[in-house]
Parts: sequence; C-alpha cells; structure tokens
Amino acid sequence: MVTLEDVAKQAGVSLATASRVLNGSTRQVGSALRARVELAADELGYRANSAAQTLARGASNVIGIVVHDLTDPYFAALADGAMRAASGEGLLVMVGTTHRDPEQEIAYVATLHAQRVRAVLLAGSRVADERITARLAGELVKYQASGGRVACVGQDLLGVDTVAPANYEGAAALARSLAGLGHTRFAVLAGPPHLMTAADRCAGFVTAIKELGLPEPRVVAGPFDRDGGYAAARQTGDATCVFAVNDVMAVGALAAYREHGIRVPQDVSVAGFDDIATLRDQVPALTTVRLPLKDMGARALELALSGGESVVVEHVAGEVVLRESVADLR
Amino acid sequence: MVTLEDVAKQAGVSLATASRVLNGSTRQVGSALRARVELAADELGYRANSAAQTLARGASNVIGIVVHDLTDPYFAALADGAMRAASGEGLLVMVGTTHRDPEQEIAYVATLHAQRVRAVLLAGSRVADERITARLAGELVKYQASGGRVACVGQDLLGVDTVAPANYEGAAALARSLAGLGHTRFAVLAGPPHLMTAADRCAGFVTAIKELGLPEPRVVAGPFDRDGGYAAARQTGDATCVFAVNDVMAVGALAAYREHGIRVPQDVSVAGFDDIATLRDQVPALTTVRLPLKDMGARALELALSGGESVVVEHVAGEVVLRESVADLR
DNA sequence: GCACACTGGGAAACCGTTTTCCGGGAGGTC
DNA sequence: GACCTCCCGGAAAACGGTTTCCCAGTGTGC
Repeated sequence: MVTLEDVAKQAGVSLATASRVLNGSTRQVGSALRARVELAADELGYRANSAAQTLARGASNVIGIVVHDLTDPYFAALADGAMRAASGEGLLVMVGTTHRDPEQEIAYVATLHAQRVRAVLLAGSRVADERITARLAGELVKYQASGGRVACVGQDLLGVDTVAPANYEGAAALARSLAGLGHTRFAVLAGPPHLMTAADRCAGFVTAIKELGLPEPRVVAGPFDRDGGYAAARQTGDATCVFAVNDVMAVGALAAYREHGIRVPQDVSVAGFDDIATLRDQVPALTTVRLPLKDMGARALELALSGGESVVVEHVAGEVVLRESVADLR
Repeated sequence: MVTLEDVAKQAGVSLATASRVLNGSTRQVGSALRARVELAADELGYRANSAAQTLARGASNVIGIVVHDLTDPYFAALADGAMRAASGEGLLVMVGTTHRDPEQEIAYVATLHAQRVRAVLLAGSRVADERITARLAGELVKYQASGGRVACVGQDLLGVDTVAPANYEGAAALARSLAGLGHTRFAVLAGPPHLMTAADRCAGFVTAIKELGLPEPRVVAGPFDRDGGYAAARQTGDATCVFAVNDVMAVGALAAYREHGIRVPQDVSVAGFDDIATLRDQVPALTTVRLPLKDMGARALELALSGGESVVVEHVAGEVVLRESVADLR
C-alpha cells in the first residue's frame, strides 16, 4: 500500500510538501516541486488514505442516510434526492436499511456516530413508542454533542431539523376532494396503527370525513406494504371509496379487487398517497396525494448541513391528484 | 468529543486496557477493571472513532456499492440484496450512484479506494467502450493491489469476480417461448446499443428468432428507461409481439399502446426482462424473464469477500415467466 | 522451596495524514 | 548595504486508536 511518505521519498521532498501538493491546502508549493510530487504520485498510483485524513482533519466527508427499505420506492426516491444533493457537495453517502426495526435505527445512528459522519439523515416514519423515540433521541443528542448534524424526514418528534410531509392535511384534502365527487361511504386501509405516517394519514382522512357530516369510515389496519393493501382490501364492506394510506398498499388493493372481479372505479374507487413514480402506469391510474420525495430528501440534507442554532421544521404540502381510479358520482 | 483517553483517565486505567475492554481484543481484562472501564465509557457516552480504528487496524468494516440509479427498481433490488448480506457480516455500506455516467463510476472506485473500503461491488451494465472499460479496470487493479476486493454484477469484462446474468440466453429462451405461442412478427425495443446488458438481450432475442427461421425482428433503439420504452413503442410496425429489453421499458410500451387504443395482448403482445417486483400488479401482467436480483446482489458480496486466487464468474439463469401481456395465437 | 509458565496491566511505537511552527533565501525599500 | 517582508520548504507534533513489548505478580509442578 503506497503512502504519502513513499511519494515524498520518491519525489525527494518532505511529507509536508507532498501533502500540500496532493490534498488541497492553502499553502502554495513551487511549480518545480509540485510537478515532481505529482509525477511521483501518479507513478506510484498513490491514493490518499481517507481514514487518516478524517483523523487528522477531524472531519469526514461522509454523510449517513438511514431508511427502512431501499426497495420501497418511497425511500428510494428520498434517498436518491439526498444522494444527489450530497454528491453536489462532494460528500459520500453511507446508507443503512433498518427494515422497520427501530432497534436497528438506533444502532445505525451509533455506528454512524462512530464513523464521525458529518451528518445523519433519518428518513422514515417514527413509531408511536415513547421509549424507542426517547432512546433514539438520546443517541442523536450524543451524536450532536460531538459535532454531528442531524435531519429527519417525517414526524417532528426528535427535536432535530425536520422535513415534515403534511400527512394529516394531505389526507384531509384528499377526503374533501373525494367527497366532492359524491362519495359518501368510505373505508381506510390504515396500515399499522403504531406507524405515525400511517396513523396521521388515517386520522386526517377520517376527521375530514366526519367534519363533512358523512358516516365515519371503516378503518382496516394491516401491514404498510403491497400485501397489506391486498389483504385489507377484502374487508372494506360496502364502501364506494377506499383510501389506502400509501400508493403501494393501494396497488395491492387494486390487485385484490381485480382478482375478485370488482371493477375499479365502477364498483369501488381507490386512492393512495405519495404518488410513486414507478406506479404511474398503473391501470386504472391511481388517485393519490403527491409528495415531492426527491426534493424532500435533498432539502433534508441541506437542512442538516446548514443547521443553525434553532431547530427548523419545514412542512411540505401534498397535492391531491385525481385520476381514473376514482369515480365521479355526481 | 470524548476519546478513549478520557475514558481511560476516568476509569483510572491505561489506554491499552481501555482499548482492550471496549473494542474486541484477544487479551483478557480483569473483571474489576473491565467494569470500571465500561462504566466510564457509558457515563461519558464514549463512541470509538472508526477512522482511528481503521487507520490503526489497517482495515475498515465498510464496503462500497456502485449502482446507476437507486430509483430504478432493478438496482434497488440488487443493492438491497447486497446490503442485507453485508449487514449479516457486520459491514457498513457506502452507496454511490452514477446515473449511468462511466466517468462517475471510475471516480467512485477511486474514492472508495481512498476510503480503504474492504470491498467494492460494481452493479450495472458495462458500456461498449474499450477505453472506458480499460480505465475502470486499471482503477480496479490499483485498488486490488492495495488489498481491496472487487465483484461485479453484469458482464464479465473487468477481470474480477462476476455474477453474470444470462442476458443473451434468457432473451433467446424468451424468444423461443414466444415463437412457440405462434408469434412470427417481432420487434425489439432495444435500449441503447452501447449498453451491454441491452445489447446482449437484444442479440440473444434476434439470433434465436432467426435460428427459428422467422423473419428478422425490427430493432428500435432508445433510452433504457420507461420513457424510452414509451417512445420506441410507436415504431414497432406490424409486429404482433414486442420484446422490451427490460421491464421498465415494457411498462412504458404498455402505456403507449393503451393511450393509442391498441389492446394488449389482443392487438399486440409485450414482454419484458427482469421481473421487477414493484411491477407485478401491472395490467396486463407482464411476460418477462425473471432474474433473482436480491440473490445476485448478495452473491456478489459473498464473492467479493471470499475472493480466492482465481477469478470466479458465476452465471445466473433467467426464468421465462409467461403472463397475460402475451397472446397465445395457437 | 524453587524454577517456570501464565496472567493481566502499562509504556510506547505505530497507522497515514494535516498543520503548526521555524528557518532560510529572495526581493523590495530606504 | 541593511533591514524587513514574503514565500516556500521541512521537522515534528498532533489526531485517536491498536498492538507489541516488557514486567510484576500469582499459581503450579516437582
């Protein structure tokens, strides 16, 4: 393994000079020496040891992103947005996937802390468990105490800079739009009650429906994924319109109805949430609430890096997008 | 920032002892001292500095994965498989996305080399450009010379351990299946000619069709993504069966036909390649060639880590999956 | 009772950089 | 010509750990 010392020796200069030439320094180096060093580095195939640099500089050029599941397009989009932003800043990205295990999330923060990453992005729903949240927050405090920066996409529960999608308001707006089309009997494929994202969307929807004076929707809990939507779709009773708290679940529901010969939107209308790009060619096209996921990821990174004294919480509105999966009953 | 020295001081022991207690060592430490050290570490919120450890140990516990685009489910699945395997080995993962820029890929390898990551996984199609390939290979050689391990998912062109999907053979098998259903006039949505994955699949398909004595398919080049499939689908002439070289393109083609009132599979049949999980609820269900993407990612990691003297190339077969998007003309 | 492993603790070298500090020489000013 | 700046090169001290020695103390075997 070729070190800076090898390069310096071959070029006949000191370590200091070699370092100044090869890794950006404020100090100038004479052009003759500079050329010698560059030549030597090239000949030897020198590659600076980032671990040593991180140690010496006291700061790394790596950030960490923690998501639930990369194969879920929601998180992939968030991560992609953040990664593009990071790459614009010349930062490398360490990605951790927790597969929805909160313990893993805490462990990852600890590990990223050990790595002295410059910032940590937590993307993914909080769970409604105060002890878990407290432990995660504690871990984050330790990390921040040692100079780390943190941002979160999701619920504002951790006391850090947060990009907070308007889950409640978005679902409520969707509810009003659907009611405006003449629907009166609703059901909600609600996902797991302890997942805050799922719970907020469900609550926003149900509350809005009740405020409109319509009958309270039937709420069906279940997993937050495609199969969860598929299974829950069988328990929607006589609802004319079904709201799945995310697009992936909605697609599962569509599949279930199709298999049972229930036509969408003629027999039942279906709406989702997120507006996942990969699903845009779904048939029928899915009514949903669009979130600018990539922007949110990028914004979270900016927040983390710029982080001032005060904690910033940025709310992101969702946009109701009506498509063919919902019937107009008027 | 609390260091090992702080812990040692607080516990009243030497640096050596503290190190031995907190970070796995072969040496034993008496239980009294051990307890004191652990207590001190806990009180102070000590977190070992991985950069320092990497430097001192000469080996990091990080691996690197380079993919084209995380929001493409193909790469997300590959990355996910590799990440699960990595997490099983207690390794952290740095992910880089190149967005199909070969220069970025080379730059990433250099960066990961600098990071002294334990292994690098290159996931994603090679391009048919010998100079690029040579430069990438050169970068890899440097990295390997300094002890790095490399594996690749895709074409076996880099002289490293490779998990090679049977693109050519899979497409050929698909061609024979489709011909077996009575189709005779084919078109191929071929993607970009310089992308080896696209080119191999196209060649396998076309060759198989010719070998069956059927008319040579019309080949339409274009981008490798959904919009590429959408655009190319308009130029398929009188073909009764269209093969898109990946599922995402096939979905684009389905969308194009739908918009133009062309029924699938009654008017035209469509097949893809990859069997992307997120698209399984597409209507009509997509005929495709299934690749075990997660397994392939995991296997690539294993290959990289286990890497012996000789270069291993593991071929992965694809399985033809006939679904409703293809009509049976018999 | 004595040589002898063996155990567990500490001092210090080392990993590969960055950066501070020091010094020598060139050039400018009066 | 003396003095003062710059400018640039090098020696050496960090950075935060790991690990190799070395050493004192404690059983053990005969």
